Amino acid sequence: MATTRRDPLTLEVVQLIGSVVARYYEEYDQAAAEHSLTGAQARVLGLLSLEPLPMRRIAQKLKCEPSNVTGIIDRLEGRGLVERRPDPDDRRVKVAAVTETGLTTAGLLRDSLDFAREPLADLSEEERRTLRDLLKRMLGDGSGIDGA
Amino acid sequence: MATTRRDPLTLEVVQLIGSVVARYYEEYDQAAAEHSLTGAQARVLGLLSLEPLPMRRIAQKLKCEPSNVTGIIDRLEGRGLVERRPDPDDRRVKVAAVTETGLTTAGLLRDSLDFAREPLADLSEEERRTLRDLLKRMLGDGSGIDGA
DNA sequence: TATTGTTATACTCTATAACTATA
DNA sequence: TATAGTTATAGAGTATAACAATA
Repeated sequence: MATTRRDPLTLEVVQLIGSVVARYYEEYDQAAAEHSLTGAQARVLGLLSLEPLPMRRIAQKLKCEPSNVTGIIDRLEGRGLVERRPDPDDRRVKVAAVTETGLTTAGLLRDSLDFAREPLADLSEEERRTLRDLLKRMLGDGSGIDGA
Repeated sequence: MATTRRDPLTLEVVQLIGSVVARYYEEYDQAAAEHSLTGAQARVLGLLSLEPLPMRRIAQKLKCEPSNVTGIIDRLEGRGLVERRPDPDDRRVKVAAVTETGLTTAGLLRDSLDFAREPLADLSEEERRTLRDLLKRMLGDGSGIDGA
């Protein structure tokens, strides 16, 4: 394995992935900033635009402590992008959901990101298919990243 | 363009790249934490392990304000991993350089990261070559995204 | 006057621990 | 007793503005 890890080709791919990661983050934060959102706020808004979630679930998705979610939701709520709703089945639970404004903002954000990722358009369909398959293999059997 | 951006295959690739980015960051921060370093500290230590740099240059590499570098270097210096040296040619400049201990830590960190990226070993040499070429095309000539 | 690094300030994200209100 | 969310606290990264030393 060490042999495989250290060969020049592998190192080059690793470096390229590093570049992709750097650019992804840079553009993500820039897109968020254009809507006066931090990266974390944009991520949560994106999550909630798919479905409302209890505070606890948001923390799990973000892989952070639940106490942090309070502040992030506070700030999104303060700007009218998100609201807290009671859970009828368990009065301890608060469900965060995007407002109409929040949904619009999330859509704009997604568009900005799609635009930023446009470089993929330079690849032919077959190349994109190849890239997809290689990335899938690289990520393994999907034992879970975003973990649904 | 919009057609290319919106087709299911492209969206799938975009999502996969998102997963790669998420895993990369997760493992990077974890490797850093194993050496009691934050992500930013690990990044700076890695940079300085290649060559000493003036404070200003570090800020440029990190794409952050120079004032932030002061604190990061303070903390690395406080742990004996980095030291500030005067620049003989310009007495305003302070050059940050890794100590011997810092160099060792940077090496261990690099090894952890290589290990974390081992999934690449599942790909054949030809596949890695293909992946390299596709990533290169995706990243373009570095002139930017907007088709600049 | 311009530049380098720093300090001071404020905000956000982060983890930990203690608290509340439910269950 | 256990769980969901919050609060309190502290540390770190970030940007902005003002400052000292040097150019």
